[in-house]
Amino acid sequence: MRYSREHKQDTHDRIVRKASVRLREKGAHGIGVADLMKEAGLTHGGFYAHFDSREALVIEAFAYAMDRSMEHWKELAEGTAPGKRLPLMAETYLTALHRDDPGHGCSIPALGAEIARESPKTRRAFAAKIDEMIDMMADQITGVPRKAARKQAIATLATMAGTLLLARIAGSGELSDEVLKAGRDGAVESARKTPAKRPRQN
Amino acid sequence: MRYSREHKQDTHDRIVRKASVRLREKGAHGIGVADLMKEAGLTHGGFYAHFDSREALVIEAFAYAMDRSMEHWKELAEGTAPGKRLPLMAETYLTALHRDDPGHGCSIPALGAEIARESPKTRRAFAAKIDEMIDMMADQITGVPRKAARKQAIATLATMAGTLLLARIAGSGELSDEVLKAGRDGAVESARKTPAKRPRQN
DNA sequence: TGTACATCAGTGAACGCGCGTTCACTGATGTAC
DNA sequence: TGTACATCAGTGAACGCGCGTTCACTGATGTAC
Repeated sequence: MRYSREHKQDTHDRIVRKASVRLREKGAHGIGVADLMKEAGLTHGGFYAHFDSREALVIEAFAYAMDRSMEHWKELAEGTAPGKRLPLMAETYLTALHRDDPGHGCSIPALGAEIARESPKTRRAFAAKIDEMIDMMADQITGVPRKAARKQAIATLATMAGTLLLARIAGSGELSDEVLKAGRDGAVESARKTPAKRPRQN
Repeated sequence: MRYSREHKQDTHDRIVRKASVRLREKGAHGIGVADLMKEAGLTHGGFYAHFDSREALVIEAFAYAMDRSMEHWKELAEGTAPGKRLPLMAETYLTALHRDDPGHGCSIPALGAEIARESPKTRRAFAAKIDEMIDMMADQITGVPRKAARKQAIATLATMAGTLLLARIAGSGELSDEVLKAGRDGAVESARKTPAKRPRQN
């Protein structure tokens, strides 16, 4: 072999890592194969030694980003009392920093809509990671049946992703800050909700 | 003039109407000028008699879609008691029908992420419509200071848009239905929330 | 240990294609007389 | 009322460009002897 045993894997990983940032920044169709390879310090011709197609990289890069997010959140949860984990997640998620740096942030508001329109294979890969993320969040909710924990996790995640999406559309001015703040309070509230508290009628 | 006085405006409107559907279905970059013109029964060459650029059509089509949504919601609100307006909006928004027909649905989950990455001009046009929509929703909340009404409107809208986004990523199976249901309950709850109810600490 | 060979990650030119945009032209209709 | 002309919405070929993908080639390094 031309290069040492792990060289190819290293290169592969570097492409995925760099691509995961740029794709979140520019969208699933917002940057080409040549530019993604340049990010990794390579030329475009070598791309197909690592991936079957551009779409295959998008799937890998997206999965990588979701795994990093979940890892990050698990660490955050470990150092926090069970009842405060979900609210803390919502608070650290809904910051101006996260809003203004999509490249290192959550893939759901950045790539969700585009991926939902991709091939079934791509969409399903995304869906599986969403399911994992819901599970991971539900794991942080104690003393509730699984079904109810997932329900609360979903509602909180939806508010988080929706708020970030709205805040990014709004830019980074007054309106955006208003959105971010309102969404954060809403998400924290949803995250704090004691389960089985609400009767169906009021 | 070759055609009757209102002919050009009619054609222009038809292009915008058809484009607003296809763009929501396929994404802001998912369909070309030639196909959009074909939708309106025309050939691509005539496009620039109506629009300065493709981007100009995207802006118009998006604004049109948002206006139709707001019109629809205002009508819905008129026939409903003030306290039930926002919850009803959330319920009619978060249906399998809406999830499975993005072409005739809300532009925020369908186009938001892409538009947030467009030129400042396009993003600002989108942001202005979001602001209008927040105002429209806040108008339905009575007996609360304006600021608080907008806050509740934003939190509810974020949950609505975020849920639809997640549900579309999830497809249309079991996971998607679970997401839709959890998000709907969360959004309705957020919409029902009596203002100034939550202390900052609990 | 040293040498010849095989491997294959990476290069860069080239491909086919679709896209946004331009432009010379057409021909139905409104308008001037 | 009838006729000649001007207008301009719409047509379709052509443009330049960027993209995903292919492919013949390179050359550094691992391996066989």
